[in-house]
Amino acid sequence: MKKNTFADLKANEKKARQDVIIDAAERVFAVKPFSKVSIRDIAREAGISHASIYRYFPDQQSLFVEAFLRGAGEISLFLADIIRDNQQGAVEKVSEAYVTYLIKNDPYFRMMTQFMLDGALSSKMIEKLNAAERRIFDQFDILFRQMRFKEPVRPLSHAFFAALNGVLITFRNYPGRTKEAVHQHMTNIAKVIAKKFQTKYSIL
Amino acid sequence: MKKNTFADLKANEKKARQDVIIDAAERVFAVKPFSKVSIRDIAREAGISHASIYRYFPDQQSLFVEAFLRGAGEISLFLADIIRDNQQGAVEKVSEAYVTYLIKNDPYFRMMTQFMLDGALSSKMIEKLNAAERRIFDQFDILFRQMRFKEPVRPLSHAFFAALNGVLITFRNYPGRTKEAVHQHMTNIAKVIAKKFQTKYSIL
DNA sequence: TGTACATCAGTGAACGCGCGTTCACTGATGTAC
DNA sequence: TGTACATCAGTGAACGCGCGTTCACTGATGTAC
Repeated sequence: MKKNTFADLKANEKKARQDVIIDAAERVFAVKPFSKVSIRDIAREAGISHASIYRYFPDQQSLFVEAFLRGAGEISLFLADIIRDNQQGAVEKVSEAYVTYLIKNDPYFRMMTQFMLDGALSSKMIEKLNAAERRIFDQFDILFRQMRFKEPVRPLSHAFFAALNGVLITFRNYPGRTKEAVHQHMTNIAKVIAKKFQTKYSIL
Repeated sequence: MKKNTFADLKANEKKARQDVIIDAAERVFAVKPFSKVSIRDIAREAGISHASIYRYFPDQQSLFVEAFLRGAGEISLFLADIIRDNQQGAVEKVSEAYVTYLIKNDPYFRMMTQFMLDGALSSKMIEKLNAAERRIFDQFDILFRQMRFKEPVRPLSHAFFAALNGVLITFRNYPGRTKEAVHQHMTNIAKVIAKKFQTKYSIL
């Protein structure tokens, strides 16, 4: 028993140090575009030697994926909160909250997009990322079920999620606008989409 | 006069050689993820020394942007064709065509997304990319005007374009599915979105 | 209590690589007189 | 027609850099007896 407890303690400490590294990674991702972030950057930010990183993560890709997964978990918690508080099923409010959250947490959004585009991910990593994505879909499912749509809810969640991500990607580099103006435009367009998703099918 | 003509000829030849390089770039982009494509790759594919590239493009970024712009032009021509042939304003058909086109021309889609995400583009490049984007919006504007929506048409085009791009990004790495299954899923979700865009606002 | 050993976090240096870009040069073609 | 010169596409070699990863080592801590 004692042996187990000691081993547990050590494992916890290891976990804590992993978290310190991920914290550092997060700060670096906040400041640099994804493709420019290096192991050396993260090590410097964490105050350790870059060789030490390899005590905690087998390679760069694993570290990046772990860092993202932590953020992805936060996204679905955040969505769960909003959707719980919005019993009346206001798609508009959820879409605005989602867009605003991902603008504020831009590093996570950039990471998510990079992983979506990356053709070189191992299937194990892809599966992990997809599990995180499914947790987000689940939240949107709850939202749409609240609205008592007759149509199946999962495709709606897929479409809604994809559409909002599209907004966040498409209007990132709007030339000659302030950050605030871009944010404003994104929420406007997200609102257009939300309104479309608030109506049930009506055969024209 | 003669002098001018000769100069013109030379300019045309230079343009033709630039095009050969862009052709080569296109082939490389078809095979490698964006971030892995190097000047050396493109030169090899074009059958010239990598130093020669710099006779035709001032730097890597300019070459990449030019390569993309050619493809972006093709996209809006393609859209124009479809929308002209679909006088009855079938959003669904246009959305399916768009998605299918970009799956088939995946390199362009990947380039577009990379440019959207890239934080290090010069404002001159961003302006060029945005001009291309506006030409696509213009086509969607025509589509939505055909449908005689009362609401302003440009925000719809923004939202529709963004939503479809979102679909193309979000479901790229669906684990354990064949290319065909992924394509199928994308068109299904695009259809969900199209249906939403086919209905006018209806206050619930 | 003391000693020999095992474990393991942490490290600086090095490896090997590929990259964007520049440079000095070659050789072909056209121009001036 | 011949000669000196200018232009410029094309090139191989080199520069300088940053990267992911590995290696051999140090030193602290815990364990066994």
